[in-house]
Amino acid sequence: MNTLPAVAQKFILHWGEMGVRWGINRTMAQIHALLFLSEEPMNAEKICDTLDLARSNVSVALKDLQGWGIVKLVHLSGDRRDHFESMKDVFEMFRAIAIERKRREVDPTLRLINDCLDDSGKPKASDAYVRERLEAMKEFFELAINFTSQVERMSTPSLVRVAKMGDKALKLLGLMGG
Amino acid sequence: MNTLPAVAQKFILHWGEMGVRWGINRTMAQIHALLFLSEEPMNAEKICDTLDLARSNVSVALKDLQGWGIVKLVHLSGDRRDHFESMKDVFEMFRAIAIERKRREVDPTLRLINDCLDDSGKPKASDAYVRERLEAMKEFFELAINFTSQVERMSTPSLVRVAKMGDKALKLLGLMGG
DNA sequence: ACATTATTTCGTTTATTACCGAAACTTCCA
DNA sequence: TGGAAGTTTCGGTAATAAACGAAATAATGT
Repeated sequence: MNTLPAVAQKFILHWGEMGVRWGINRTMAQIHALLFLSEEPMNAEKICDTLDLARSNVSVALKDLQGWGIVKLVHLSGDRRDHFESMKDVFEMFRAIAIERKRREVDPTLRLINDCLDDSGKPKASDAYVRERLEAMKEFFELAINFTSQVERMSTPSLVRVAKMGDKALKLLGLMGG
Repeated sequence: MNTLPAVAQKFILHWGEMGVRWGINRTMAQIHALLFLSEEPMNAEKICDTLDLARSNVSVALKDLQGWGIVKLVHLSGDRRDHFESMKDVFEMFRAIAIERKRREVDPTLRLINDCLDDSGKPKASDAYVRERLEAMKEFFELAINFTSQVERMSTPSLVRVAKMGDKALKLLGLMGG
């Protein structure tokens, strides 16, 4: 850890704490930060040494990070060991995170709501209000899922362009879609 | 809990588990679900009884939920006790959540990055790559924050219209912004 | 095929967070 | 101003999740 530039150290440490608050653990976040800041791919052993973590812990975290699609396994010629590198394009990276979060948080929620609605085969009068609320929530999630699946299909540069337009884009659309 | 309709029970229970996965705790999520499904505002005591939770726990969770801006304190005439109701418009609700998440997750991250960049008063050559990466990340967060602050200013109905347009909207803008 | 090196799995320990219940504090009305 | 009703704070306990290290498994080259 103290082999690293001071800025890198600071970032990795804090990114780790951020990670805890975001529901990914400290180890994952630290490793991700390290790889993001590293010019070269690193092997697991090196990561252990640098961050002073148990080998097993690193192994699990690396798998997890690959599951999120933001860290990739690469092979360096002449080296038998697996090496890992972080996605470097920040926009692509957060896009991957967003996609994965949707998959893990949003999709299961829609499934749950549908489940609840299907369940009451014989809707009693007392359920009316509850069902109405759940229907409203279902509508929202369906719209959100549909919208994001469209966004996923777009190229990152296009999205960046839209984002850079800021409210100009949205105002225009807000007026059009009537 | 078993005084509730079966659908409501199921939803509250599962919403609680979802809450755990999203970084808000079970109690908060359950209370939110209950209030969301409840036609009338409820007082803390009633919530305790219904969900079988400690009074103190409910008290803290209610404060938290108010902090998220998705539960509001209301007073019923002729009753001295505080009552609570959930925001009922689902779009407004998730908008509030998004705004709050930005405030808690995104804003501090930008601060952290700026902090790291400022910190290295005398940028050594070895820092060059690290600084470049952090700059890239900073650019992303600034764009994201700017974009969302524009979105916050728009009315919910306008946003819904845009969302309903789906990729039509984005394609159009993708072609325009060049 | 075997020895060597890399990786993963698993049970245990440690750290974190949620939750409870009692006590302290506030507010409102008689 | 006292006391009843309501709310919050706080210390301790229970539940959950993270991290370790040893042992098992898999892969590579000779």
